[in-house]
Amino acid sequence: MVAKPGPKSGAGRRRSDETRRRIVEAAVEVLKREGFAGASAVAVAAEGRVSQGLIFYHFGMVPDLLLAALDETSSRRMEEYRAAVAGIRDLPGLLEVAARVYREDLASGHIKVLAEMIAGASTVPGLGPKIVQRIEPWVRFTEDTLRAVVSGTPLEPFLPLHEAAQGVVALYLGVELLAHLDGEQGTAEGLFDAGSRLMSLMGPLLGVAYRGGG
Amino acid sequence: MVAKPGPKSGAGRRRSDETRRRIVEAAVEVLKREGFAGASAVAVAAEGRVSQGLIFYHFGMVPDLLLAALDETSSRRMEEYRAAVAGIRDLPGLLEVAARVYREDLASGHIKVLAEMIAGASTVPGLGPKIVQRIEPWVRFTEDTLRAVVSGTPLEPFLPLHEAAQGVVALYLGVELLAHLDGEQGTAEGLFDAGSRLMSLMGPLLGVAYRGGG
DNA sequence: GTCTATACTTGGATAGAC
DNA sequence: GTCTATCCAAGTATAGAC
Repeated sequence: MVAKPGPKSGAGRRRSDETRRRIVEAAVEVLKREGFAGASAVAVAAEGRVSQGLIFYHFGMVPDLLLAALDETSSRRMEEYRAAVAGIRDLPGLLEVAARVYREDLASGHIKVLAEMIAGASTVPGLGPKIVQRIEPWVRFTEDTLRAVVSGTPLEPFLPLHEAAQGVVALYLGVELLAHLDGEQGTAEGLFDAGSRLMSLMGPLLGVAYRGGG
Repeated sequence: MVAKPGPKSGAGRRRSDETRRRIVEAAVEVLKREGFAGASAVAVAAEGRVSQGLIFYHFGMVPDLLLAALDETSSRRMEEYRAAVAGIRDLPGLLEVAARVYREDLASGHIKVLAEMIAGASTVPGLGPKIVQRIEPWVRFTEDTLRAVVSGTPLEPFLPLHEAAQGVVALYLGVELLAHLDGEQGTAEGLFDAGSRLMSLMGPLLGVAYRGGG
């Protein structure tokens, strides 16, 4: 927010905020559709039907706009995720929810935006750490969710939660990346299927660890 | 090879091949150092100390050069991987080797090249499927390796090998992507550590499944 | 705050000399 | 086969009018 220009109050402020919002929204759309490299000031301005100069007036430079776009989808998806896992207490249930939310992500394009930003980070000096900052909440969220799920099971004392969470996030990103390569989403579906089957097999092996595992 | 120009024999052919090799080598270097977006014809030509026009003479367009570069690292790394897992027959051993080879990958930059190409695929129409083609051998390799490791264990009839292999490859890519974001490689190390610990825990749980698990 | 116009830069790709 | 010179397109960023 440091460099954000604009009047501090009045009708101009409202107008400015609305424009800003439109630009961010347009940036999200373009990021999903055309990827990082396609998200130029020109393209975003066209998508949002605003003049190209406004982008630099409001955001200074394109990468900062794209970060704002990432923040926007991120916070929207985080809410969905929190709601989705709220009632979950066992691992098979979590996997089921994960598969469902993953499908929504594919549709909403949020992971695509994140993956594109990560990809683009290698081209813009200094962007990497800013992306890391924005991934950390997801690792924490995953860690909390895993903690809730394994607490009370024999697994609890042994599972390194933080590392497991990092692994899950990395896997999610990797799957998304691969899934978008040839446009088919069959790969991800297959992975979730396989995961579910493994879960129902390992539940018993772990000594009826999962409360919902029947 | 269809569009490859050049004389079919003689001294000119040798000269041409050498130039071609230099360009590919330079492309690999630039891909590792600057990423996909930084791998322009200009940058590669400078790195290889050849004229920029030669790149188009030999490869037609930049993406085709970059694919050749990917093929080059890929085949080099595949040999290393095959040698590394040749003697492995149990899961903990495999994980140990995986950690070691991953470190070499980080140093050699091969996964970085792959990750960059995947990232870049979203910007170049039609590139995606060509990358998929080049990932398939890695999934097959992983699948074969996993098969060798679980055969004879109680896990064998239940583990969906193909999906597991896809998951491993996706995880590898995701970890690489995240690791390169802020330059630290501590994350990956932590993951391998955690994996090893989990393995030594689960070996007994699975009924002394692993021959080397003591 | 927003728009139009424009300066400047980079990179893909080709032409023609050697 | 290789080099130099050049054209053209796309994109960032700024200036100045409204």
